[in-house]
Amino acid sequence: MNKYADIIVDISHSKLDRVFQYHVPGNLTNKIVIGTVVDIPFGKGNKNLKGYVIGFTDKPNFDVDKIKDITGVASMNMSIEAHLIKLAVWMKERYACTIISALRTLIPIGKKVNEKTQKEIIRIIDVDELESYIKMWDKKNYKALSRAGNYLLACDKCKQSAIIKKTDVSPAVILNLEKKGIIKINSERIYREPYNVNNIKRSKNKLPNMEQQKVINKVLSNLNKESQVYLIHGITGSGKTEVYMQIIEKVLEKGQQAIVLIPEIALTPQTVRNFISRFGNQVGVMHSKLSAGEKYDGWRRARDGDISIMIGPRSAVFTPFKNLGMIIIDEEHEMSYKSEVSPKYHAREVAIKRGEMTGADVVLGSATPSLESYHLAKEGKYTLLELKEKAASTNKLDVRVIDMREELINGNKSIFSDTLRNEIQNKLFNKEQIILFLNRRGYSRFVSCRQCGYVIKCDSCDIPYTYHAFGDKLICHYCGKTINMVSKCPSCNSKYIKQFGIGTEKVESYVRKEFPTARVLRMDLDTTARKNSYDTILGKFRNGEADILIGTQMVAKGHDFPDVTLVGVIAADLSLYMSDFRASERTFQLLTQVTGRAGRSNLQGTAIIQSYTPEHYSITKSKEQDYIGFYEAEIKYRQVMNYPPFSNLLALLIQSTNSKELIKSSFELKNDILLVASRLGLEVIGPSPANVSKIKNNYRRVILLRSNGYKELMQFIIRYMERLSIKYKDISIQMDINPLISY
DNA sequence: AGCACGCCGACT
DNA sequence: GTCGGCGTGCTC
Repeated sequence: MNKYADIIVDISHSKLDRVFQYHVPGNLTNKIVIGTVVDIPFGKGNKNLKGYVIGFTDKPNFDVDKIKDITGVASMNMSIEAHLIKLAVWMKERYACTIISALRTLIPIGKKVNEKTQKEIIRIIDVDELESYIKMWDKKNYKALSRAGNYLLACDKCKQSAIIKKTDVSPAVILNLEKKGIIKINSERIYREPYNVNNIKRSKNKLPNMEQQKVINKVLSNLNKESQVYLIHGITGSGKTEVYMQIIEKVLEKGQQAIVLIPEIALTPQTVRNFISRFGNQVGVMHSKLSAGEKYDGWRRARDGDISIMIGPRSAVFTPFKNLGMIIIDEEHEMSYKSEVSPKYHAREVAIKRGEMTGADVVLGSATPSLESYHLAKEGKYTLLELKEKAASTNKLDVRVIDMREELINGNKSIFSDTLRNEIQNKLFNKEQIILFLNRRGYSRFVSCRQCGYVIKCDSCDIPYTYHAFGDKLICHYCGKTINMVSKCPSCNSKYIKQFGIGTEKVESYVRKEFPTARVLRMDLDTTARKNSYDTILGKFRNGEADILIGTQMVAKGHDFPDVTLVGVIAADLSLYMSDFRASERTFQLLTQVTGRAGRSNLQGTAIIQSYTPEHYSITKSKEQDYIGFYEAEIKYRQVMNYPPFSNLLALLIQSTNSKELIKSSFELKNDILLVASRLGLEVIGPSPANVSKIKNNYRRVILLRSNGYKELMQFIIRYMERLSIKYKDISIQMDINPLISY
């Protein structure tokens, strides 16, 4: 009997994202299983392509005479577990991507192939020459060539896909241009530096305290049974890493493997070091800076059983272990677990799905769990485990909140409250270290009253208005509603109402002015742009080469600074009043994290939070270090406003270089969506200007779709989005399902 | 995505 | 008639 294979062809295009059937020649029947990557002839020219075997059949549903033979098994033996193929199919349904793009995310070699096919167009003749070409084409009425030529006048370099879409020419035109010697088609590949694992001393298990032991026992009691999801809510310093390691030790003893996800290697070198020192060469490290080849090596070592633990960022969730027993996601609330490129998957969702498929358990850990996870834990979908005690005996952190409105009344117009200024002076005198934190990232500027703290918000969205200097307007970035800027506070009539906007750079200049003898370092996107500058700054600070470290949220992450005894939050309100319904959650997480940096010393640690709205629950609850209290308040808000986890959102980011066209099209698009939205029970919000309404001459607007069910949202995408993006091909439309960032 | 086929306007 | 641009349709 003849055997045929269902194959997904390695071309990322929605038209080709379906099964093609090939004949399995007799000599290959034993070598090909589900998950094998094979070479196949494809198309008229029988082009040699890679294909992924996803199933078999005896009776193909295609004309048998037209079915071709599989050429052979792909040279780099990259077959994957069958369940990973199923995971790719699931990702297609969950994230509305092509199966092949999901498979490419799963298999490192796909990335290489992807880069190769990503063709770059470079104009190789000068402008004058091209202009004379265009003149000739216009005379001959060669419209497509002329359009492409004019596009190339403006930019001498672009992606092939971009020029085809923007100028609406066919690929034949591009080839023609190359034949004429006007352009060169390049495939750009970037190689990165390998990760350097230092010589790390081996360490042994620490004796867990009672609380840790309880958590460990609970997780271990269910090993090898049906997949479970645990949420460990453990305060900073409660020793979550030790718990993870002891769980994994038992998983390995059973002959199974484990995946450990961390937000970003660069931000958590300590965790990586801990794992390597405990498990030595059983650990593989994935890293975004690894080259395609190095990633492939790590991936293959996992598949071949050379390593048993993979530690890495979100993509490590796909590590092809044969007998996966455990997936751990540390700092599960972190945004970096969501991919910002298609497929825009969330590693937590993928991990739980993969657990379901393989029987592996999933452990989520955080001091400040995401609302989504804690909500599911409360509903009993996850098992909630708590670590409330500090593992090491450090002093209790003293958190103080300063009401900056009172400072103003008392005549202090500086960015430092008297309390913070005095504490800085104290610590400088005692030669202890200080971190000053200001989360000035993004462009959001809210308008608030310095007298009473009132923040002007949109009444239908409960989102603070964003100040737009152009026209002196206030615009709601959720629904697009626009009002005039006010000159007096609507609440207390004070004239001290204005937009808020200071950055770390400004803080640095104030610090240098007020504390001229202090040695200051600043760490933010501007000062860490250069390679290694991040490590350099951190190293200097840890070595005591500076007294004060000023920084954005990158100073807040899990660094251990044993000599820091004071953390000052310059303006807690900055992250609180961003145009994002998750602003309160972010603020609470950030404040908890950054104030925690003062709690690593043997000396008494102090954190000072300056705020114009100190009564806000994000701030009061983080002062009390009361996550549950925060959760209770925030979940009520989400329910009342019908935001996630009570609803699902689809963000449509629409972009164009022509702002008038963009506005017109975005309203037309909204009307088109409205025609079908009600049938699926979708609510349409916007269009409104994006948070950053213009990037690199691209104007950006956003339409939000809200649905109670996830299915309806997916149905909308599957049924209508392709048609809509064809109709609106002049503007770019990007989708993000349940986005974590606000566009 | 990428290839070939074939239509159709332009030009020898 | 022929040349060549350019849209269209198909890929197991």
